[in-house]
Amino acid sequence: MEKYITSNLKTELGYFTLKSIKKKITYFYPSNDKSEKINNNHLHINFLKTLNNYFLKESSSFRYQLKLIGTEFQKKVWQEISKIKYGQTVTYNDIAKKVNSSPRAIGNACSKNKCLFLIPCHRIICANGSTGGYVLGENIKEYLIKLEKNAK
DNA sequence: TACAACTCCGCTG
DNA sequence: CAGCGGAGTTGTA
Repeated sequence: MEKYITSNLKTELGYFTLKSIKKKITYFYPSNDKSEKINNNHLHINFLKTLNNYFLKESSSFRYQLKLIGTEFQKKVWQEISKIKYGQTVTYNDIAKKVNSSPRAIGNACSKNKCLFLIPCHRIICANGSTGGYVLGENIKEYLIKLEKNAK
């Protein structure tokens, strides 16, 4: 049985659980646990540092190996999303065209993304310019987009 | 089958 | 032309 390493991190946006297995991050999602528990693990410590830098606009991307858990379709979509550069936004429709699917299905796959920030699904917006939905709420999504746009 | 983090199209004013 | 409503679409539980 493979062993997962878990931490509970305090961030700008609340507490998040980080899970990794064999140096690969597999999960990063909001947590109900309001206590900070950082696993004494190089990857986790490093990740937290990168995360803080991200909010301070001093880091533009997360370069970590991910272990994606999901259907083939979801992985395909997530990989496509990962290509979106820092500060860029793309529409659901754009992604849909790339994987020969429909925007509705893309939104579906995005909402199941459990690696927030690592897979930048906050950079995907509606074709009409509105933000669309987000796990943490539209306001957070907008916040992130602005954060990236204002960074230099 | 019903639902979802979408989009397009046609209708009203 | 803006705003609104509804149908079409594709993948999942």
